[in-house]
Amino acid sequence: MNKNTENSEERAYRSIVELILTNEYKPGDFLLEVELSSKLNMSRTPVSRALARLVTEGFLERMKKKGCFIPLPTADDAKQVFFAREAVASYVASAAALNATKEDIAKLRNVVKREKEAFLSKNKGEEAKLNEAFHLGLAQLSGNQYLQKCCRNLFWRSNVYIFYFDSFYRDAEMPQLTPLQHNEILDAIEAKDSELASELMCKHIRRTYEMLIKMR
Amino acid sequence: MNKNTENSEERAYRSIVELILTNEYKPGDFLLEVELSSKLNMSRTPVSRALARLVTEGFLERMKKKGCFIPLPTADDAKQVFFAREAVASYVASAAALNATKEDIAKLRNVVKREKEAFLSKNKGEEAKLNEAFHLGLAQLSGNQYLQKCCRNLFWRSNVYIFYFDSFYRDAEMPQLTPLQHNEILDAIEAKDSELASELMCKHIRRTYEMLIKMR
DNA sequence: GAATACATCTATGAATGCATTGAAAGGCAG
DNA sequence: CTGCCTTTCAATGCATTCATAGATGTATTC
Repeated sequence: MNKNTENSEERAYRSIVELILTNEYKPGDFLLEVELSSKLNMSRTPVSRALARLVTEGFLERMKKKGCFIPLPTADDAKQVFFAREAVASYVASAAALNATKEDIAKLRNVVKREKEAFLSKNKGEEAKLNEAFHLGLAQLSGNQYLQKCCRNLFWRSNVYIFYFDSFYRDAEMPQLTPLQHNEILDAIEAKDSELASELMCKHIRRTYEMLIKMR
Repeated sequence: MNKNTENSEERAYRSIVELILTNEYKPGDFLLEVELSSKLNMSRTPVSRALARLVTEGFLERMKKKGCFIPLPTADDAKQVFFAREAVASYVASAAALNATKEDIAKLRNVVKREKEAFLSKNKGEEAKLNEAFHLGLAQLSGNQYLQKCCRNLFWRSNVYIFYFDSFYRDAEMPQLTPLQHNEILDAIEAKDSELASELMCKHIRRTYEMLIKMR
């Protein structure tokens, strides 16, 4: 039944994340084990384990006998998510400034370049992927697996908001600012100015947050 | 067989954490599903799920077909853990300074007072519990569930080191300093000085780390 | 007409058996 | 004696089955 070497739980996990990030399931929707297992052509077990993982990562919530669901965005939760992201990502940026090699930076420059292109061609799926690549790439450069893990969880969690406000987001000034800010952060990292990198990252995330709450 | 209300996975989870924090299993030891399930009088399923959770939380590591094990302390890993803790806990402290009520502070003062007593009576188990109560209590006061979760995971992970160096730790100057530093942090929080609270927390964690590496 | 007790339905929780797989030991050939 | 190959075993992965909890609807009684 399975076709490759990757185990079922991992495939279930990726598939579910994909289903959420592509907005096939929306905030408030229940992700039922039986439904997903038939959709993904596997038994309940790996699906159930993948869901459990997503819950402990804070990406989904669980109600006792109702199932797992994508949390409904609330003002307070958004504040918490973005505040936490600020905390972690600013440290990540500062650590990255100390560790990054020229090749690392070149790779991320390329990501940012493709972000600009994706923006111009209005390919928002690509844009989202590249944004993720930038932030998680930076997390990797921090050389700290714990910060990296936190960063990834918080990033995904915050993505719920990005998608929720997607219709607004499109027309806002943010998408064009994003690659510019990303490049500024890379400048600071290239100059090994960890203070500045940290500060710019903080501001970058705060701006995203402030844009979101203006839209409510 | 079960005593109800709390599900088996949760009991398995707590039991395993307890087994690790009480040093019944040591770094490098494998935690096997069958072994644990017979020890805890339950089937493999809840044990397996609890182990998976501990792995995603970074508390345990997993080798392909060997099992989950308590990661061996390394200098690099210790650095990562404590650096990440600094990042998160300093933000937590600063947030707590903004949110804490008089009752919250009074509760934590009491924890610190009992820490001093535990130190004087050389009750190191109690000391560890109270230290946890202080740090996780503060995390709760941050009002940020995401920071709280990160904080808890990192705290537990760092505890592996505290226990690993326990024999040294005992004779070091740290244990007597801990309650004093905790009180200083509470002073800053009481004064609603979030900058200072953040800085003191940062230093507090860094001092613990520096003491540990000196002992290697 | 309202409230309560009970049945039923749905979704997860848990246990068990079989499949898979990686590692290590032991045998065989060079 | 050594290196490779095969066999075996121990440990998890996955599926199936059975159990159970919570929610909802319904009927009966006051």
